[in-house]
Amino acid sequence: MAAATKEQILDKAEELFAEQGIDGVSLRAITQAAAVNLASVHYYFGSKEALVKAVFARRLAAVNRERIALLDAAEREAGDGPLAVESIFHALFAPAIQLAQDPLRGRRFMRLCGRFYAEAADYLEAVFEEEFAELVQRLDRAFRRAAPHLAKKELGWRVHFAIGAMVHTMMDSDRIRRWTQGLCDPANVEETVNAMVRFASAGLNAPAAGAAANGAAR
Amino acid sequence: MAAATKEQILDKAEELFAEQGIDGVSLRAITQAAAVNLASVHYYFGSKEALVKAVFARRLAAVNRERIALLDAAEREAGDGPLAVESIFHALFAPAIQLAQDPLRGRRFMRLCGRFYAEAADYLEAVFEEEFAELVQRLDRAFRRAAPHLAKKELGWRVHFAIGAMVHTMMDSDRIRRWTQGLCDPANVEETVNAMVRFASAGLNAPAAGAAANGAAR
DNA sequence: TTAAAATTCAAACATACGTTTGAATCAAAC
DNA sequence: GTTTGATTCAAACGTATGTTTGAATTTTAA
Repeated sequence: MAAATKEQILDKAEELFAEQGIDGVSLRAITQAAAVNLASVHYYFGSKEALVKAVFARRLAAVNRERIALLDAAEREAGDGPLAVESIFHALFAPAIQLAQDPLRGRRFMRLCGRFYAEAADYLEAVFEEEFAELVQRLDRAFRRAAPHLAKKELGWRVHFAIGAMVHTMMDSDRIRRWTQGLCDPANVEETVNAMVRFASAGLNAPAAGAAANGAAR
Repeated sequence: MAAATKEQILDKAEELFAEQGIDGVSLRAITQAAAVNLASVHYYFGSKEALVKAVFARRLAAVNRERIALLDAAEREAGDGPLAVESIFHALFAPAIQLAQDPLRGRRFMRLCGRFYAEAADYLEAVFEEEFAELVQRLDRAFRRAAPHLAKKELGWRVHFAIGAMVHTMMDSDRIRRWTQGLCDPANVEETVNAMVRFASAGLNAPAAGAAANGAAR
């Protein structure tokens, strides 16, 4: 059985990319950690770039499929009644954060996703755009239904901010734990997702511009 | 006048780091763009690592000084009365986002900050921690005063999410513009900061756990 | 003007990288 | 058992990187 080599490369690449970033990891480091020959990467993938794409696609496609499934379920459940923004955010956040339950592979992948999002080389941008196209459309439709009172612009900003909260949490499981002396721990998935859903939902439903007191200088 | 070389290196390094990431930019690319000799980097800074730190420190220190000044002003203005969370978030967000008003250097630096935060090599982590130490303390104190009803854990999460919204906006000025067909544009600083402050404040004041309806599947 | 210090320069060094190669090894089929 | 194809392997290739060097040049000061 030889396909094991391919999987071992993917596993170790994912692990090392998450720890040290894409540029920070050499093929030699990957193949050594995976206990396979250096040339195997090119034998199975063709190039480092292709390996990066493969690592990325292997997991993200699954996450986005799950997100859309949760969205389907939420919309079905809502029927003709109102669609709660909480359920949309839950569909968006939970599959990504949920991977953290596996204490090794999960947390690793959270960091990896964040890194992909942040480093996003040009050659990844296309894959990224394609991989998210459907989800973006679905989210747009769902939010417009759940919050029809929001102006398009206001909605755009707030969804963007909510995604920022999510990405930041995915990337940075250590800092929040350190800053709160262990009180807030992304390893606790349910608590994390619930806190995020509450935060994002409240943010999405914030009063419109000019309605709140602004006590800041300037 | 020779110190001009040093500044040119810092300027071009900042520009290129923002565009292509730290690892993606070679000293040759920097020195060529700055029209100085390759060895100048080591003459003035000693190493690439030291150059990165210098680029980082040059601007971030100023931003955090301004943040703390805004915080001082807000607390002075509040006197013995209540301190609005809006003013705290404004102090946190505005100096970082405000740089975007300069259409060239500013946006560049926003991306750069995000990249530093995301790529954060080990050797940067220490600088980062030190550069933010005072601000973190000040924010902690201010938020505890402005939102005394919030449990420590809840507060920790929500401030973390708000920072995520900010970092995400700093890093990613293109995607939000593309996704909203130009409707939301981080180049419009005042609108961006106001939207962020509204979002984060509403998120911070979200109802506590268990109070909101959760209509999601699972 | 001259001596000394600071700065610039072209060239080279050592190393690490992604990639390629061609032979060696293994698995399965006839 | 032999042959065929897939897989592994050690070794090398070419290139790009950060760094160093030592001489040339410019600036500074007496």
